[in-house]
Amino acid sequence: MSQCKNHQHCIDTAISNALLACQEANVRLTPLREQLLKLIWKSHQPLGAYDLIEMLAEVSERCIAPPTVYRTLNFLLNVGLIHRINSLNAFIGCTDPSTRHPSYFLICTECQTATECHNDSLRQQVSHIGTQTGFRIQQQWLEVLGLCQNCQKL
Amino acid sequence: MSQCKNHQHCIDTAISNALLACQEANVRLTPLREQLLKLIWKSHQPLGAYDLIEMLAEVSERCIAPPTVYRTLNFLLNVGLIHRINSLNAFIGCTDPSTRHPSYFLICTECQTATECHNDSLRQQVSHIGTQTGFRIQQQWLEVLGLCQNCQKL
DNA sequence: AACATTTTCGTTATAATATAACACTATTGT
DNA sequence: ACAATAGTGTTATATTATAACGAAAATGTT
Repeated sequence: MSQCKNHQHCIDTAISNALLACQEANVRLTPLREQLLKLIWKSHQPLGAYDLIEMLAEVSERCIAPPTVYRTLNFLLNVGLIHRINSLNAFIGCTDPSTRHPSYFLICTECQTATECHNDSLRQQVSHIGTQTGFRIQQQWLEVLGLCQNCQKL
Repeated sequence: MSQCKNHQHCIDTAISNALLACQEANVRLTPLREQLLKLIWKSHQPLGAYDLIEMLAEVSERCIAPPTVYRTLNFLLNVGLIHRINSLNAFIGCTDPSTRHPSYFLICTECQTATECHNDSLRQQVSHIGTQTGFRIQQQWLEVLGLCQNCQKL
């Protein structure tokens, strides 16, 4: 995101949130999981699993194979610490892991910034559709592609 | 879909819509494209590209390689005759190719039925978010996973 | 009709994404 | 100290998708 140049702050907040969430869920934030989450927040953009594998290799000198990374990503997904952006096959940090919520993103095709969208009216609207049609919602993603305000000017 | 057992009707409507749409867009509905669209409507469920390759092989005795199928799928996507369901890496026929619209689906995890959702309030809500945040929307997907009315009873 | 242009399709090879299966290690609970 | 569980490492492979290039078909022009 354009505002937060100092990603260290993002990382710190994310880890602190993660510690809480893991305690809450009674699961462990192991070194590997923490490291992956840090990398995800350091870039602060949607990252593919193989991007993360490369980044892990650079940081930790050890080569971590796909299954390990996917396992860890799935862990972070399950705890709600990250979201998956299906249209990009990519992963990004969740800005509010304290509450379970659907994954709504505005994704800029120019600068790749993905902004999470916490919008209650939208959530209610979708929920309403579920009620109307008798559909029991388990999971949902909204992915909106386009140009962010900044990139429209260029 | 549970209602339409006679998929022949779905197929006929789809092809008739497709002919119109292609005329409108001044592009060609070649035999291959038509055949693929028919297969998509015959199953009437989300299908992976490789499912379609298998189905083509059964129907036409000739083996059609991935690039050809992906090209054809991309053609159908561009004309708006099918949608892509990102969370499933799958493709499904569009129920209303006459107007360009976002791709909203309710997808049953039990029976795999994907119901396209033409909901103006939802569309407006998303559009509103775009306006509010100065985001120029180019494309959007909503994918809602859960249990359809029928499968909840089982 | 003959030709050039464009579009569509075929083909080989390969890239990118993801998982199965099994062994080993670390942690936790008793 | 031991058994049980959770987490990680490793090899191999499955699944999804595209690059690059050439052949064939359709279209437009003289």
